[in-house]
Amino acid sequence: MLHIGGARTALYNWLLARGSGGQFVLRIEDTDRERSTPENVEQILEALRWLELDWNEGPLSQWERRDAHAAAVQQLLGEGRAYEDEGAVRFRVPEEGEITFQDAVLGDVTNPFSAIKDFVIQRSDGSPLYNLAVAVDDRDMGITHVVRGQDHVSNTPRQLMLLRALGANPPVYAHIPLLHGPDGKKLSKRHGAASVQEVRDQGYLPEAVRNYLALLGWGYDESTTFMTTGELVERFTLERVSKNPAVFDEQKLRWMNGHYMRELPPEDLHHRLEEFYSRSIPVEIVAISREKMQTLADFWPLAGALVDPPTEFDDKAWSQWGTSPHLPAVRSALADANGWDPEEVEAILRKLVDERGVKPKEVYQPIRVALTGKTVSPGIFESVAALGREETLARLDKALARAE
RNA sequence: GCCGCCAUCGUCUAGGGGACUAGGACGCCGCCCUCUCACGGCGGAAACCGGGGUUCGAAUCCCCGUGGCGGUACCA
Repeated sequence: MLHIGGARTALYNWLLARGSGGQFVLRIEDTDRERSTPENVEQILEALRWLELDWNEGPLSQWERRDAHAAAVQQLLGEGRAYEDEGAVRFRVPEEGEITFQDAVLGDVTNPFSAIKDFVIQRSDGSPLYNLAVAVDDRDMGITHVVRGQDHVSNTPRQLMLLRALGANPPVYAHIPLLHGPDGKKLSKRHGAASVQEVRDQGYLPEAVRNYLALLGWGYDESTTFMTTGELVERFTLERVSKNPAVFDEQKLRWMNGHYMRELPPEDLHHRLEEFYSRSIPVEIVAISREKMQTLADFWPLAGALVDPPTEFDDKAWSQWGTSPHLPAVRSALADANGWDPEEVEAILRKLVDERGVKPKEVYQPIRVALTGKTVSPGIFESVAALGREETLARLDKALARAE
């Protein structure tokens, strides 16, 4: 599971690394012993792959670099920078003074030493703690930039002290704002789309998610909203990252996703829908649904009845339109059609509307209900054309029979 | 409690002393388009947390307050 906030952090890291032309070396900060099992890391990498963020997998810090961490602790112990305390090892923090670091988004952050206790860097069982592990890893892996959530700001002085004690050049730190739920509190599962996996299953496009995530806590100028990944890479800078926490707004993501769906070449959209539903879908039906969807998951409720015949009729829809007196005339007019394309169908139906002197809706809605069982579908001319003459007439007959 | 960070429409944000009667976007409301649902077009309501300073002039700088968040672990 890759939390949406984590995905945004990963995206910022990625944009920065790409934008630097390979000069920056970054690391996904996730040394959680529970989550950092190989399986869980694979899940995270899979989520990143879906977002199309290629990532060079490195070693799993606390699982695979124990020797390096232990050696660093020994070094600090030997130099008197750390001491043993009931089996655990603590780093010695000065009594007086303060420590300042420059943050690429927050500016200077200063902490008095008096607020930092001597902290444990190695447990009594010999395992390293987070602050020690990342400091050693940053040094050994030549990390140049650490971009992470603001929940890490107060860890930074500790890591900085460690880094200095270990004789390493500290990286550039950038703490990006946290994501909050709609209630203003920390984002949690109950707030809806919380993980990349869920967002994917809800039918969002990776390019839309990327674009949206980039804009949560960062903006390019006063009006640009849609940006390709290339533009994002080119334009992204830490200086423009906001200091304020953001709220994940699914409605805006939906809107943005709809835009990306409509931008997609029809064949591409068709392919993604078939992939999403794991089944084949007629390309014509996808084509006529394009303007009406915001997510891939919107397709079936909208046009599924055109793909597979409806098994039942919506009660309200049927009672309002199902027994329309115009239906028999529609049936025979269509049966006499010379051709079968949207234009031809439209001509026939418009003529019928004209002859009967009724509102277009009086004729079109009954057809829609007869064909799909519902009052919502793609355009009626396009739907009829896509269904084909035989299927259309068969469905009309079925509805006609039912009406008796 | 202590330490730190933050504070512009409901939401994401633009703004870095005069261009601000505060701009854009989502959402919302109205109108247009219209065969449903949408798309699209046009218009509208909607914000600088409060109080002191500094300055000819503050959303922008400083201080205080308030509020939110984070940390204060042999969690990450």
